Amino acid sequence: MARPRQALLTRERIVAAAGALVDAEGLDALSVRRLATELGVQGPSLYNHFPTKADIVDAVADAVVEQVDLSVFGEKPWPEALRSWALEYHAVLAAHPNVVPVLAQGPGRRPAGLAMAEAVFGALVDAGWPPARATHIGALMRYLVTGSALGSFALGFDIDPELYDRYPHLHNAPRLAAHHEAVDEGAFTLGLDLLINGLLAQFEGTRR
Amino acid sequence: MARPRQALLTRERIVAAAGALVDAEGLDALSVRRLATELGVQGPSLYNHFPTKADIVDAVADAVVEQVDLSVFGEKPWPEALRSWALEYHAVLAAHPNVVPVLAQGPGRRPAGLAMAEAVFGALVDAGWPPARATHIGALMRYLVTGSALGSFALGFDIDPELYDRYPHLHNAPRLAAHHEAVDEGAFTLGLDLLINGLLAQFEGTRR
DNA sequence: TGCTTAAACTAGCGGTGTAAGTTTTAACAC
DNA sequence: GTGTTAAAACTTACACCGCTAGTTTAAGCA
Repeated sequence: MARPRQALLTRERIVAAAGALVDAEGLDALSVRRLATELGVQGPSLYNHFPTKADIVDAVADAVVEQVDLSVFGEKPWPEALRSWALEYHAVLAAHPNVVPVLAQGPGRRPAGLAMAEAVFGALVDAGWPPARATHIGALMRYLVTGSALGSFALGFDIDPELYDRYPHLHNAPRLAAHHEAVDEGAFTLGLDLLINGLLAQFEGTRR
Repeated sequence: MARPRQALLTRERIVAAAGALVDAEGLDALSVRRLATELGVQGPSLYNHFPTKADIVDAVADAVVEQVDLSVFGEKPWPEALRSWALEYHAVLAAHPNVVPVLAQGPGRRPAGLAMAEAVFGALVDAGWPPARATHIGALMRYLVTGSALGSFALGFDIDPELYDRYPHLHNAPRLAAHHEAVDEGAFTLGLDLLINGLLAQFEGTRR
């Protein structure tokens, strides 16, 4: 085949297929040849649309971030906005856990990532937080959201019961896996509540 | 060469060289052949000492966790212990940022990782926290520590100034890189203080 | 109609993890 | 002492990886 009458590939089709593959089988399963096969094409053809594989991965990651609604920041006071944004971001990442390692590296040059940083940071500064403090808060939120999405805490323990003979307090660790969603969710919302309540107290303390 | 009179490799030597390589050049630079070359040996020889490459990486990760001192948990009340442990864990990871992606997957079967979980969880339960809540707190601490160590927030932004023409609030983002240590440190300690103070308030609230 | 560019192809380079089988040495049983 | 077994290095090889280079043909435009 040479150039086809109708292009077989578009950036959108490539990103969609790559995202599906990453969601289904993980980042390691995403190889150029494998992705190309899935698209009915030979490996190097993808390089007509993306300069490197890393750019494909970046596009997949940004497509995930794009799903996060940022309109709350214009509509609600900062504590509620921060809270509902964090919950939604968390939910989006929970639906696409395999891309989290990419997002944890920061926005880089990804448009949706930058737009999100702009919205969060802007809302905090506009609300009256000093820019340096707003930066800390933004960083902290990313730590919590990506840290919790990167790997389930509850699934991080091997389920071999014998392993825990020498760790008496952890004897129930293998059973964590059965409730991993509730455990991870509970830890995340605990952290979110503590952080936002604490920030609110700090904010009001400096105001009066 | 066949079998040498004195073994060229030991697990310790392999782990040390692998750790140095990962620290210096990152996880991706650790390949079996490269590591073997560094040890003056051919690639497959390593498989006489480790079943897979993943086991080498695990050993490197556990050696890092082993550096974290857990004795505070027997010596101080839980809030101070939690705080100083988190600070030290954070410092250790900051010294070995390239292994954090491995640790973020949880302890798995790694002895030092399990010993640390045992110490943290045990201290919380012994102090009177309900086990379910202690699990949440342990998870939360891992989220914060690994989330903050996984990728610098301040270094996560591209330093090309033109990129920020459309993100007015972020116009100082390229300058974050210059103070990234202070920014990341500030965000982490802010989060740690908020979490521990909040937990302390909760703890005392349920006691009286 | 002719030229340029786009989008597919094939071939191939240097790298990856690791399986298989070989050789020599060390350690141990008789 | 000698024979056997296991350990620890080796070489070879497989199937895969990201990516480059060069080729072919069709589309779009002057």
